[in-house]
Amino acid sequence: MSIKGIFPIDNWDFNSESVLTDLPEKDLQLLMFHQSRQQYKKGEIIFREGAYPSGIFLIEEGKVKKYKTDKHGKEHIIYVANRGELIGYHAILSEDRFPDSAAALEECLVAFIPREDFITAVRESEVLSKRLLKTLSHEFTVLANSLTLLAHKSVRERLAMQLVIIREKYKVNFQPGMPVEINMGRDDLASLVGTARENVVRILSEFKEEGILETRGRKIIITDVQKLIAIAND
Amino acid sequence: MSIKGIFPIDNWDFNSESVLTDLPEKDLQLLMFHQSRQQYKKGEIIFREGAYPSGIFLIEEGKVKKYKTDKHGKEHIIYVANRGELIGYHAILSEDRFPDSAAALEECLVAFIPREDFITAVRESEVLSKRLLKTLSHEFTVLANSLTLLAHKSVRERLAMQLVIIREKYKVNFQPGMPVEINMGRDDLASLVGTARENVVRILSEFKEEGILETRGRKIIITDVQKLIAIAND
DNA sequence: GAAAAAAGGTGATAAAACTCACTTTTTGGG
DNA sequence: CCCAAAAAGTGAGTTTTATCACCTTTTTTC
Repeated sequence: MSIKGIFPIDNWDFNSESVLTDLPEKDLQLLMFHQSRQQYKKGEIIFREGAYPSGIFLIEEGKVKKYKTDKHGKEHIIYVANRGELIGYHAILSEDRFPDSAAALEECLVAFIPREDFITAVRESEVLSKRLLKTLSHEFTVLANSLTLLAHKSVRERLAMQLVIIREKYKVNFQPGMPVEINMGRDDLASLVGTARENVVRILSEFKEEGILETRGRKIIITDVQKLIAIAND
Repeated sequence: MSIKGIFPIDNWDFNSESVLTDLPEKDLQLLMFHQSRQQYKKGEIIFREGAYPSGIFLIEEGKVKKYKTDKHGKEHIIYVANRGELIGYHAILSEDRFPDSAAALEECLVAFIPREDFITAVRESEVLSKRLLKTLSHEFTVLANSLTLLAHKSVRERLAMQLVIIREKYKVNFQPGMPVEINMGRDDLASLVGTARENVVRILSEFKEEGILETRGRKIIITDVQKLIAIAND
């Protein structure tokens, strides 16, 4: 049974770096032995920053935001994880508590893998541990990039960039050829970009003026990705 | 990297050990087999962003900045690595090019370990690969923290925080009891905080007014760490 | 140890971003 | 299908941050 077989949906998009892609059958079974599925409604919290991890989570359907909340309750989204991605494993590997929280951005189906099974799988499977090393290093790079982005780009440029990135993630929900709709609250978009909602809304209007995108209610349809990329790159 | 997860700066643990601490003798020998030492003068580049990695580096003496340079030549420091730390291994593990550059912040002694030796050591040594997984997860957490910091804190707060962090790193250069001198150019400090030199200088003067620190030329001596921590935490 | 170069420091001004108070539109449950 | 609640969107005023042009001090080099 391939990885595609054990999941509810068949047309998996694995161009993203899923840790589990092509994992040997026996390793996968080790990992999924005591797995249990759970449904999360939009906004529901999957795990909380600072909690001790009892296992890891595999997103089988939907999108999840990873975020941190500061003292004033303001939340900052670090990353949007998509279908096929594994989350919560940093805490287990670093033998520490969750560094961030995770919540469903939309209706989600998530598999829970107990701590012990994950640890066993990492110990037993050379492929998995090598894959994890690679993924972690890669994630690190991506995060380091965001860091410089935040530090040196204007809000306008950052929003442009995040729109491009987010659009890729929403592609998964649509047939090829169909226009991709980004369906994300302005507040979430703002905390992803690292600014206030008002700024996001304003710049979104500017982009609309400039013929870069259209909005249909909360939904955003990007019509000129190239222009956005140009803005993002200065 | 050396900072323990969760937010408030006063429970961060700065003295985490190197990846190599207590590594079994045979693993260490595997790693250090073809090692070669080199001296770097202040400002000299150890490796460049975008280059293909031919090995990794162990800092035996001195401090190294890891940074990225944007299109306009502006540089942003991601991390300051200290004596005992291993750098440049992300690129090898992610099988990609260097995501950032590294340069000596002061006179440095650095050991170069060839790519093949590192790969062999990771494959052969379970301790090393486990240690790397842990370190990487931890580094990820630290970086995620910086990200939220940049996103939600003012320049003043960010500078306060970085001063506290940097001070810890300069401790290794001084005897216990002796006042710790931060000996870092204002430009470097600015690109660590993510702002312009002028702002750093100005806020530094404010801090001096408020009795938080003293300057002796370029050197900064912090006299009231607690106050800085208070500012950093809002 | 003097001259040159590099780094540190200051003030004024412009631009970007944030905040608050408010209106309009969208959404989802009864 | 309607209504209340939530989310989106707008405008004005304030604060923060960036930039420029310049001077002063420190460091380096010969």
